[in-house]
Amino acid sequence: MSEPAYTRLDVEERRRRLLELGTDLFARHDYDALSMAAIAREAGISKALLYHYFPSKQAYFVATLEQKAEELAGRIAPDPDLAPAEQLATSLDAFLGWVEENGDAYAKLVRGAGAVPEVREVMEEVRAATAALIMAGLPGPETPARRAAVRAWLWFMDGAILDWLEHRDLTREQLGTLVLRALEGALGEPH
Amino acid sequence: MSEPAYTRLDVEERRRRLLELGTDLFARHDYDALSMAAIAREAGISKALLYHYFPSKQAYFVATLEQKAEELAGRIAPDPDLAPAEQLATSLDAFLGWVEENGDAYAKLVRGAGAVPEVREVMEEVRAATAALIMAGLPGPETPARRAAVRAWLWFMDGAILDWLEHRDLTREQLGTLVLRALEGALGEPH
DNA sequence: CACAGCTATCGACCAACGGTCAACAGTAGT
DNA sequence: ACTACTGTTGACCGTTGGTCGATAGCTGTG
Repeated sequence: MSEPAYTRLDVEERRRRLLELGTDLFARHDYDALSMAAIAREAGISKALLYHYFPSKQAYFVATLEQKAEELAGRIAPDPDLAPAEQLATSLDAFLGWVEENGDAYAKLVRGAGAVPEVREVMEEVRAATAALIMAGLPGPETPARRAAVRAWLWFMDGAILDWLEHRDLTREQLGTLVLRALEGALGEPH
Repeated sequence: MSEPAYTRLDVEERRRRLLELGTDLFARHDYDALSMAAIAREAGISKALLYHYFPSKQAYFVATLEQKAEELAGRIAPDPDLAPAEQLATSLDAFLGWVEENGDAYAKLVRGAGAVPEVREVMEEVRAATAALIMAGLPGPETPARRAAVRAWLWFMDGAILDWLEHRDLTREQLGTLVLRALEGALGEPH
């Protein structure tokens, strides 16, 4: 006659739901402003259960990020049949398309990265991997100046994206042209 | 016969000491990893006194930053007698010199900016002001593309500086050349 | 249909944090 | 020696991330 005190769910299903909810919540609120108690409340479960599925708040956040990161990686994977310059242009456009869909979350991430050390590590790994990819498509050896140029250019991209999301007064093509010109400038020989 | 329970200090002297200590501690530890209790312990005072001088942890952190920001502003103020291009080169070099001295703290700031909203505001104000300064020295009107280029370039600078501090295999001149070339590329006409 | 075992789930608890407050204790002026 | 001012403190609060033993919902078996 009395309703069950809680609904029992399959482990994978519960985990899937929690990840989905986390992705949504972390995109809308700041990491610090979102308490584990609030997340649990939103999920309709106890805080203890949340900790049963994820060992810490950081780990939970990182797990939601990794999900998105995999999706992103799949979409911007370069086509090996293309010439390096074409690969870069294509992947860049795919990346900007992804940013258009996940802009809020990405902006929050770029702006508030360092708060969680573990997150910073993930981002730096992604940056390093991307830098290596670009480096590989470049003619000539990797000099300190070129390494610095590529790495700094990734920051340029983030800055450009933030400005883009804020003002939205450039087309995706214009933005792509802008960042590519910056890369050429950074890599170009002194004149 | 018994020693005094505490040493009474002049207000300005106490405040000065706390700011100095804060600058040092925040440069060495992450914001989140540094508790107000620990700071008070380090200062040899009670936590309550710390809160008597600064209304919140954020405000305390911002106060230590503003001190450094003023010092920095004084050192990179452009010489109005110079041509815009020379102004930029000179201020840039002065900035890089300052970074060489305060590298650790600056890197921590750039990497972990978003943790404290109030700090992010300060940084965005500084960025906006710097962008306006550069814009003013540029010939021609401010278009959306140019605004985005300058703002993104400031991120490029931060990225380049992080790489520089990490590897230290570029001279200050090489780094200056690199970032200036990137700016030219970002601002240049399509070709 | 009972019942036993597995485990998903919960309520209650803890230490540490940022922050507050009324009361105390140094110090200077008389 | 007393008073008044104020720099300073210990004790306290609500909230947070995180932990733990106990509970209650399923599922397979007799």
